[in-house]
Amino acid sequence: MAQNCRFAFAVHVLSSLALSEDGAMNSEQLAETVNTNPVVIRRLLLDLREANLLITQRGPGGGAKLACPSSQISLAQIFKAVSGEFQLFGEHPNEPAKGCCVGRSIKLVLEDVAQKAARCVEKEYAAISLADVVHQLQEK
Amino acid sequence: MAQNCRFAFAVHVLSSLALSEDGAMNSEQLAETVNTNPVVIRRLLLDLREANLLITQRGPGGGAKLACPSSQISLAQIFKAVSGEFQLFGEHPNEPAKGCCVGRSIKLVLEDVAQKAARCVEKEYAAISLADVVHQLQEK
DNA sequence: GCTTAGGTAACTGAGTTTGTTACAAATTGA
DNA sequence: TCAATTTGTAACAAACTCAGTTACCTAAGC
Repeated sequence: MAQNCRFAFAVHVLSSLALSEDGAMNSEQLAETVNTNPVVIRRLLLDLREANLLITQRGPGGGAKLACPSSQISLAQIFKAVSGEFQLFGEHPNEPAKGCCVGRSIKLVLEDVAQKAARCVEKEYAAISLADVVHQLQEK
Repeated sequence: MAQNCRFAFAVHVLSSLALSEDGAMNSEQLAETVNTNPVVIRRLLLDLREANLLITQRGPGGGAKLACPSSQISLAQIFKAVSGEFQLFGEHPNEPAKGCCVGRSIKLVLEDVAQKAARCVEKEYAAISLADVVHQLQEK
């Protein structure tokens, strides 16, 4: 799995956009709230735009804003947009010994096991919307 | 989460032990079937022993063998033994801006979200035993 | 055409991970 | 007691990932 923080940053960015006054913020403002570099934010925005979660605008007064209401964006969509597929553990990197029956099939079985975890998490995250997150943020 | 392959190696090693004739194999034999270095295997064995999943024995004729029947070892136990807690994505590494309401609480909310995924995967993996894996290996 | 802001390439430094060598410690059996 | 075997462990190397950074190009608005 990804142990990078792109998902965390993405949720932060999208929440900020959802809560901003006119719905738009530029990469410098977003970088400030996340406490990172504007380029890191822009790289993230590209992936989120690719997934049709937000719209970017160049030039003066530009920036990013949500492409749809926060209730229509799920954490599963956000995760996939910035981290690719759900992946809980790293693959078996080596070619296991063909001789024994374990080496012959272990990769297939592990793939199966990985898919079970992925489906389970995806289902869980598909049920949580950005609006839910924003709501929790306002409560705390 | 862990994008390392320790879990994959661990399942491979434990399956090999479960299927071996007298139930015991040394680190060199295990390294051969996994196609890696004996020291990598030994480091893994230490964690698995720590979790009471297997027993190691030094000296001539030594090696490792399962501490209990494969039906009593779950993938959840194996995962925790070698990869620590279930963790799907990396934490927010920076201290977010305190000024805005997002920065103030985003970490708490994300922690909540991460726990939901962790519990969900743990439940899934607790239901799969090493015996199930071995059975699948023999079928394929 | 000047200014602003996103798009993008290239590089750095830190951290992680597997693999490797080397050796100490324990165990067995002669 | 001694020699052989095997785990335990430290130390290091090479590859990889990742966030951060600088610099510059491109597009849009005034």
